[in-house]
Amino acid sequence: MAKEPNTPLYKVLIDDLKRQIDDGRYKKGDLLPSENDLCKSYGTTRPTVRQALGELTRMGYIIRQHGKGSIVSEPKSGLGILSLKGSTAGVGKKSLRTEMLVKSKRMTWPVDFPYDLTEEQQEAGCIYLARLRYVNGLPTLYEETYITDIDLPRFTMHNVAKNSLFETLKKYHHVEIKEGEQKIWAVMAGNHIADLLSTNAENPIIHMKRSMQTNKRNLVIYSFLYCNTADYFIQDYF
Amino acid sequence: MAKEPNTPLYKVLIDDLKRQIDDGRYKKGDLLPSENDLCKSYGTTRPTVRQALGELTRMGYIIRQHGKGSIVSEPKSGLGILSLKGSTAGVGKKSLRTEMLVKSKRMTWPVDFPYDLTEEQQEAGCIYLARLRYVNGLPTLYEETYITDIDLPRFTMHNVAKNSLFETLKKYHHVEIKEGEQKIWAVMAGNHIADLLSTNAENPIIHMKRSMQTNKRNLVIYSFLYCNTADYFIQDYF
DNA sequence: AAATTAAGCTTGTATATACAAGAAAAAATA
DNA sequence: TATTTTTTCTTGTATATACAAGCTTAATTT
Repeated sequence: MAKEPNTPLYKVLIDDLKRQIDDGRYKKGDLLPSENDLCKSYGTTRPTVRQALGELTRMGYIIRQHGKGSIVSEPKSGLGILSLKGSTAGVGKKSLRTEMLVKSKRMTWPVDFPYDLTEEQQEAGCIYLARLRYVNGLPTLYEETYITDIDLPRFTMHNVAKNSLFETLKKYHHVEIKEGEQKIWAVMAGNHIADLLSTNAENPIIHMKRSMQTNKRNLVIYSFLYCNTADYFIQDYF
Repeated sequence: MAKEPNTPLYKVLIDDLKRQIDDGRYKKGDLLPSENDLCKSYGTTRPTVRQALGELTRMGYIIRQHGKGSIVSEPKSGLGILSLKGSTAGVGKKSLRTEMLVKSKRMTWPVDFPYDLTEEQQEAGCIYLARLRYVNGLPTLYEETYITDIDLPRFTMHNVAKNSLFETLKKYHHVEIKEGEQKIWAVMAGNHIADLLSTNAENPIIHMKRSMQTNKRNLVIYSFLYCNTADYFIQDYF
């Protein structure tokens, strides 16, 4: 597991606790160790521990209760794509298969790109990939992604299909999502999307446009997705 | 403006800065006063100021840049209902009109209510209201809300239509949203919803089910909404 | 035995401080 | 003048500490 050399302690704590929750070491309803206990374990002080617990709260991993402790919350179901950092913790993780329709390739930005691009972004070009996600064998989510081609050597080599895109970016390129914006519509599938998602053109489909800032300037990620919510739904915690 | 007597300083800061941004005192791209300046103005220290700025960042009001400052970010457009705390800052705020279809009334929970209720909630009953929101004259969003009827004396008296529901709850009942969950589908409007939103039954519509925990135990808010995204869309910052 | 009180845990808020690191402006150099 | 270096201002991370307030359990009292 390649790690940035000087990872802040509070981020180490976030990753550690998150992994233990994901792995089932802590289950729903369990109490995490108290803040003071965590201080001792990690040799730090409460403000640092609290910074980590605060972020885990925002991510929906725990709920904190004054006078009681940090309670591990509902394991995420649904597709979970609305929530930050693309933790595809949805539907049990095993029942989710991702197929790469367009392997990541370098190219120039499309002329009709719906977001404003800085000069630096224009010059850098982008990496494009298209994926189709199956939930329990049903093609449910089609996603096109554009990533500014800055500081991403040998990116196309890595297999983004297996791991989450965001995990790949974090692990191998130290790129992390900082903030973003998403727009949502309900649309009719149309012929192309209906074909991809094995449904009919008149079916209602969730359409989203997302842009995400990262810790690297000008490295912005855009994704356009179509989701068939006939059998599943999109879920999100805040 | 009724205020809880001992509002934490960092929340005062949040409200102050938020108001100044909403009022246009700080515009998009402007720099907020530096953390040290804010410390002096409010007679406090950086950790407290940073707690406030951190929450404003999460709310999408500012973007913080290492070495530069806190930049006031894009004013929210779209309907903004996906984001927490129902700040209906969407579409300019003036172009949004809310019509009360069912004035808030006390009742027992529906028998087919889709969420699990605790015994305390069952006993308490609920307050029900239904609203229709117009954006620039077009009926765009239909929302049904159920609130656990605990500690809300004279709630039905207040006019929830004008102010946001969440503002009313905060101002008069000291109820604040802590966390929540939302599920999203694309559905066909159907006759009933199509009638309310002045569209046809075959049109694709966003359907959401949301549950929100508050700072008061057992006081949970549920809302079910239908949104026509033909002319507008739902937006969300993270 | 039952109700009340107190003690001891927890998280919430806050102060005071220190150094690191990014960004921009000012000063020094070529 | 143009470039480089330095300085200064900014936010990021972290330690150490203090008291308030919510929750649970144990001790005390009735």
